Amino acid sequence: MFPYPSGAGLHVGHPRGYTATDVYARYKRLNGYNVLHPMGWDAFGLPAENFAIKNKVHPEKVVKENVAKFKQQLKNFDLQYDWDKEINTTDPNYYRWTQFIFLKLFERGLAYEDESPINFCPSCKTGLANEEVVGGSCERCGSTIERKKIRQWILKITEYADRLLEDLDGLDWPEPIKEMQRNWIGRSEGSSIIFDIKDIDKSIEVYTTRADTLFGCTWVVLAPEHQLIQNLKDKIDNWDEVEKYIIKSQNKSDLERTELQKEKTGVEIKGITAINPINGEEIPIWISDYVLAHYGTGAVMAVPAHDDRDFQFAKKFNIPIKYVIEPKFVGIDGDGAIKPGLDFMRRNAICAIVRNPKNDNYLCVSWKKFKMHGLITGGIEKDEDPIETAKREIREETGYKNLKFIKSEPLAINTQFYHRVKRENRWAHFQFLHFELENEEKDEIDQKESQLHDILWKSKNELKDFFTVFEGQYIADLLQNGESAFTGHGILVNSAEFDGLESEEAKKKITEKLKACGHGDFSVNYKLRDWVFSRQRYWGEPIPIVHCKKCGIVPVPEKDLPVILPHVEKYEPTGDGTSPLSNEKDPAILKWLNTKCPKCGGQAKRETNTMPQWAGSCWYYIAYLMKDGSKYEWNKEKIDQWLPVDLYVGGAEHAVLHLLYARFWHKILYDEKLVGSKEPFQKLINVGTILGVDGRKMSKSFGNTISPDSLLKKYGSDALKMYELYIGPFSQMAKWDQNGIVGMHRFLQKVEKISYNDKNSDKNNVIINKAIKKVSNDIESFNFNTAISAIIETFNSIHSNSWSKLDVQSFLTLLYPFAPKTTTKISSSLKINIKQWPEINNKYLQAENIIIPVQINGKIREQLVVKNDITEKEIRDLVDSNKKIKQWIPSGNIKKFIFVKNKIVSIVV
RNA sequence: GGGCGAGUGGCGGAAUUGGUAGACGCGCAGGUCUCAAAAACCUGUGAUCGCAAGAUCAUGUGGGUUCGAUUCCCACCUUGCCCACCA
Repeated sequence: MFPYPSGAGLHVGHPRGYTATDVYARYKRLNGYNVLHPMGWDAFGLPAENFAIKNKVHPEKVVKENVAKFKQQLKNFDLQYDWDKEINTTDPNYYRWTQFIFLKLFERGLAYEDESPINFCPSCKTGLANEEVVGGSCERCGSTIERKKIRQWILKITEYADRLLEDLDGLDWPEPIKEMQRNWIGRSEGSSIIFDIKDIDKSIEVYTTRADTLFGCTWVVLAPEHQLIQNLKDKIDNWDEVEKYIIKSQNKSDLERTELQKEKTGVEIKGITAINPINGEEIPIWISDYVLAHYGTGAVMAVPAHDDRDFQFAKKFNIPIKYVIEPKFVGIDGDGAIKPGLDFMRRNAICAIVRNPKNDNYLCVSWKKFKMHGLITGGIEKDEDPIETAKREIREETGYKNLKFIKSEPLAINTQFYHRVKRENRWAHFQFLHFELENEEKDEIDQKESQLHDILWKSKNELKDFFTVFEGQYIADLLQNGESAFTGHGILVNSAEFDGLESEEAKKKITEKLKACGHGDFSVNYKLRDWVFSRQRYWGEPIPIVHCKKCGIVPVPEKDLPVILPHVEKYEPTGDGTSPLSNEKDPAILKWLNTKCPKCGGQAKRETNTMPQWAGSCWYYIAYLMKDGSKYEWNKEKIDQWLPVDLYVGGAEHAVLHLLYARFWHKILYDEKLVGSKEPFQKLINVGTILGVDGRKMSKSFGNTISPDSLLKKYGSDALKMYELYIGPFSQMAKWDQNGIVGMHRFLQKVEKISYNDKNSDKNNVIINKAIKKVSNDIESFNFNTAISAIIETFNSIHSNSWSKLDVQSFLTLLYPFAPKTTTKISSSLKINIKQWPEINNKYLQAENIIIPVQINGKIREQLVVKNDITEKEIRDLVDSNKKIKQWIPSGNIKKFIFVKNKIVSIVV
């Protein structure tokens, strides 16, 4: 990922990723590949502009200086870049094509103007995309985001949601990044349900993923922004109250609306009621700002028993709670009968909980026919002793007989439950009897008769549903006295003909029924929102659009590109939602602003908003392939020859910003047949951030940045680069520790003194060939830290002996990608060529003699030096005659003799 | 609250599909060189006991599976990252 050239210059965290791709590129080149390893500058956007405003230097100049500084620093690292392909997003020759791609989006109807409330940063004075808002604050400056209605250009990224989601599967990316994109796109499958409004020819459409809970819906909530409220203004009895609430919530920032998570607010709309389409029940309509206008339909059905937010709302406003889902509680009673749900429980029921103290697991039985498992339950007659009954039933079902009674827990005395078959509320007297298994001795049981096929031990966690009932008591109790709703899936109750169905099935059946009567359908929703693409700032690509009084919005013809950003003296943001480029008092702007309509030739004005920082980086990987001298040319054949990018290295923080945007643009280019690939970056590897010595992210504001300049001077680029990679696993964060570089420096100094005199030795050949294999594999898999330690290890073991010329050549080649400067210097003085990556000679990969450890009862007692591929018989003889081993086998009796070829001998006595 | 990951010496971290835990580097200790120091080089370095050979204990805690577990299973503790009223 190309850098944003900031004024502070590089700190030691930056070169880690650059070094990694440099090592990889050099390695691949030595292996005969044609590698493009380019570098460029992402230079439009807020940081440069804010710096410019603060220091009163034009951003153009700022960028020029910063780029020069960055470039010099990178050159000091001796990175092998293809500098002739260097790009800069602020170069008009470059952004001509950024604008060109925007026109393609516009032609396809994927870019549109809109004026709706968007995220606005009061400090940066510009609108922002959803992706740029982190926890209600501006990603750049941390200011609290406001909602503001501004004229905006929007890109329809949602139209590509499904493709962006599906194509993730084929990418060789870190799974967490893919998962983050999936979550961000946030596809959810559910149902839309239409609630008619009583006596009025209007309806409310809600979106839900839990159609199975529809019978538990006791009111409907609209977002304050919902259109229907305005439309039904004169039917609403308490309009004043409603209007007041709408205004109040409009003034709340997103942060305020989300921060007050616990206290729900809302107003009941009096005068109108909704009708639940599944049962015709009349229910009230509320407005509340916990419902988001921009997700789903801006309205939800409230099911307090099975949704935490609705539950809190109901508690606050005393709305009745009706439960329709019960945990899937399967009990197996003494008759061998299995019944889902809670309704099987009798007036006097017992549930036996048998704990195995050895492993803290609980006894269950499974029922083959229904693929269910459960604790043992049963009914008791009036004069029966519950403990004895339970013991008897456990024994009959499982055979276990040695049970210690621990306690009886009448947790659910007179708990109400709904009897599904009889359709009535009932009271049951439950007793949970806790036993512990004293020993695992068993009686034989008749499998056929009991009809059980398996006895299981499950952990408490696996039996969560059961323990919900035991510990939180009944669901009815849970809802009445508890803190939260039951949001899990389960079995339907109180739901007419759908009673007894499982949640998933019920969702389907209920939606199908609604569909049949025109009150609902299956529906898909996304969290992803369209991309707010315009910025009310100066330092960005002008959007190539002209506003004509006669023709309206007219795109600038391709031949007139680029629309060059005018050089102006005053570029401070206005803060009122307009761009600094609309300031007609500046003659330079005025000259640029007024133009002719490309369509009718009449007077027209240019679009004054600019593109966001992400625009230039959305296609820059293509620009490297287009660059020829100072020009760019779209040569599809050449582009397709190289794309997709084989290896892309950068930080994980771009997971939902750059990496999503670039994929979106690439797909448009694919649809335009401008590129032949569906995805821009085939393989992605994340570079772990280098933290400051204080453990925080290196940043100018923390004052913990460390400049590489003095380290380069003291230790040289090779030592510093090697240390950057040696500090830890490449994708893992690492704390900077200055002292570590010394080790690399010492090593390289030792290498510099290398000399050869001897002939080849087999011993060295074995060492070298092992190293070639290890280092090759490690570079391919980006395990640079272990590659370097293998190189050091190789050096140490040969250096204590003697080097041959071939040894030195192979060794220097292995080291070359990491330390090009040092190895080049040595190789030229020793007259050795580093031209090609050494080939592995398999002959040397297997040593003649190997060391086999001998374990006795799991402990290593002896090590035998034996020839490779020794047979079990041969080694058995060696073991039998070994005195030391004999000492550990006083009885002379070997119970078990295990031999894993070329690995280990394990003896049990 | 949801999703994903991580816990190994004084420190950063190594350990193919379960098979000699602690590679490699830093640091530390002792030594060489030096009038001295720095740098450099050599040796040692998980803990406990022992003169030693060696033994015992050790990969967050507690269990389990196995001849054998850092690795697999279960529970718990600690910690990191991402998302978060998405219905």
